[in-house]
Amino acid sequence: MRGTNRPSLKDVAAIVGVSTASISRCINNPQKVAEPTRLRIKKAIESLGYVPHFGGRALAINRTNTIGAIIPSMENAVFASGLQAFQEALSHAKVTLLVGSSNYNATQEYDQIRSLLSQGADGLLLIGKDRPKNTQDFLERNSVPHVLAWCFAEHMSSLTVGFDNRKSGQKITKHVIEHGHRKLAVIAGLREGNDRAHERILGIEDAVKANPTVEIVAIEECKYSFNEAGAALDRILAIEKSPTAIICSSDVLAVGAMLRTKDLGLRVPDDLSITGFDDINLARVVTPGLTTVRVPQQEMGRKAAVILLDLINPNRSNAELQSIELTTPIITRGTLAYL
Amino acid sequence: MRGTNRPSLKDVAAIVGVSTASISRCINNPQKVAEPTRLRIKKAIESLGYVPHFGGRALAINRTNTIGAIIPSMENAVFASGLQAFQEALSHAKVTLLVGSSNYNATQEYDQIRSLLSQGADGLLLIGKDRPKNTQDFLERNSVPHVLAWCFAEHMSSLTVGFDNRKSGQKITKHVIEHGHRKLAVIAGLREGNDRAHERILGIEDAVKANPTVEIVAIEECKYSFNEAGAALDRILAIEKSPTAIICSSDVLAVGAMLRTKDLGLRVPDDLSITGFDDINLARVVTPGLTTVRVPQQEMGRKAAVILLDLINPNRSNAELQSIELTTPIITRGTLAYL
DNA sequence: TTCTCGCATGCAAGCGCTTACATTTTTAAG
DNA sequence: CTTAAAAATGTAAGCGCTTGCATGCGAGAA
Repeated sequence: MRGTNRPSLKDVAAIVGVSTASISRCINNPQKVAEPTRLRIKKAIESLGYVPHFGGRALAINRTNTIGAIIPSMENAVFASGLQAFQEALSHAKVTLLVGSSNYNATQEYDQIRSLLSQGADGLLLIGKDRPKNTQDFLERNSVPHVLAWCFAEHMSSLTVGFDNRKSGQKITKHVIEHGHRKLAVIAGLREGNDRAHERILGIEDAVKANPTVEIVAIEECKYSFNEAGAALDRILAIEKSPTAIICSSDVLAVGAMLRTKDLGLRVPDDLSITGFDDINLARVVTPGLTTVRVPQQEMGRKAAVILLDLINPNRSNAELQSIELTTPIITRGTLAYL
Repeated sequence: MRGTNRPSLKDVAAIVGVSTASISRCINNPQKVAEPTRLRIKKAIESLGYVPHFGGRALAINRTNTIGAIIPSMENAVFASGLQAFQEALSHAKVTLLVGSSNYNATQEYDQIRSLLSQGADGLLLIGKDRPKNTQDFLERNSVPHVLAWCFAEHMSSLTVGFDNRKSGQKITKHVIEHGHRKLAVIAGLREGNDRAHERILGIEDAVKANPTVEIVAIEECKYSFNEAGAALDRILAIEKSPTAIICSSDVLAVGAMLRTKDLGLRVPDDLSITGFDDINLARVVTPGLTTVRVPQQEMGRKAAVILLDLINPNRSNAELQSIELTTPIITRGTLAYL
């Protein structure tokens, strides 16, 4: 909206022959304006193609009706679909989504937080719960309304909508162990600054420790790409004690590993079992289908939106908002063999 | 940024003991402020945790440094990755991305356009080139800076960054025909309000018409989901003249069809050839690998950002900006058989 | 020493909108 | 008819920031 001379309230007022206040009221509280005037105003607005100036309004009401989301990357379908659900929910409430991406990097996330906030975001959706002190401080000090998705924690200063990554990691591992596997390997995302990856591994270790006959023969971290995962698989296969199952902390990683096994002439799950995490489309499409953990992507997006909208609602009920814990069912397909 | 009492320029000025003008200058034109003052100001800003108020600034400079993108859906990886690239490019230029999604629906797109613009977007990224007259009019009348991606056209009032969907459709079809196929079927996205789907089919028809021995035995439209594509495949197989190849206007559709063939016990490509369009991760992962058309998703995102940034640059060179045509190579994998 | 010029800073006028309060008009009760 | 209350509209003061112009200062030139 940047024609050289966009119409302003004044212009509309001049045409209709009323004060700017009436126009404003007509836009924000139509019932406060008499029917006939309202009609004339509507017509004038229409004919001028008037659109309220965002800055002016934001300045006056100190609110932008805008919410920011900072996700690691839209490249990964799991976040893209969560974001899509989030956006749709916001859209119904007439609030607009600002997007930033952190590339799994805490500094970038901090920058994006500052940036989105300085763009006027009324609230923020963030992924995961661990962040550096300065980021944390910044959020608190400015009392930024925000919710954390993809994780769950009670008794935290922030609200969360998601699941317990550690428990989920433990659950899938237990599942693998129940299939008779004793030597496990792990391919995970880089743990640094990524609590989800970190906690999932912790969960895996929990399950292993609970069972003395089971051991983890290798943990390989790598970026979220097929090729990196393939390389991680190579490293794992290079060690003496071959695992019978590889637990991956993400479907992308799992599928990358599967692709590599194919190149190597290994059969999944006969020669090697592989499990994923996320349950994105890829998991369903690869052959055999990937046994994985379903992450409630869309549900998180939708629920996070609800909470956030409530949080920034100026006349919000004092109703105590609660963190929400969602479940992560195991989806059984074909990559996990009984030993 | 909505602490009950966020600091304003005035507060900073009070602490430093200079006028608000100097603070403003220090933020926007540091070289216009003497070194020592600048340092003191920086310190004060830091200690207060001051962040410029978005509305105030937007009102004063009549610009938001915000660009909107309206894509059909982030659910489809092809758009998600284009959007990711777009966002990154914008981020480098310190501009923020507003996101809306249209769900392949012209009315929703129009609403989102209005919405993003009223949120102050300085410019817009839109997908595809055909839209209803009212949308078109709206864009022109308000002279909204915008670029259209995922399509290409010269001599249009809008700039485009993308490829010629029709030519690409023709190209893959020619490729299929060269493999000896004579009876083709098509699974496409809903054409209504979707010029990409529409033009791809036109291209397919072009290629077929150029070769009298070839015919299209069926064209099925459906939504972009595996199941819908599977159902479309069923409909195609139900007719008498069985096609030997199915050309799909998107990878999602192609993979959905492949999944269904598997259920049906049909072998791809031995019993049936299938081609896709987009070249998203799915195409590489499915077995056999999907022969498809590569769409330069990220390149479009990046280049669209460059153009758009130029377009909204207040002191922009008069350099005539040009639409950009990108190529769409055919990626040969395993779903297209020689007959 | 005086005069200029340039640099650093301050002053103050908006930018377009909302809203508390004041004023006018309408409505309805007596 | 009056008159009070309610409804409709107007007035004007900001919201926080930017920026053209004015001012004050010190340095170098004459």
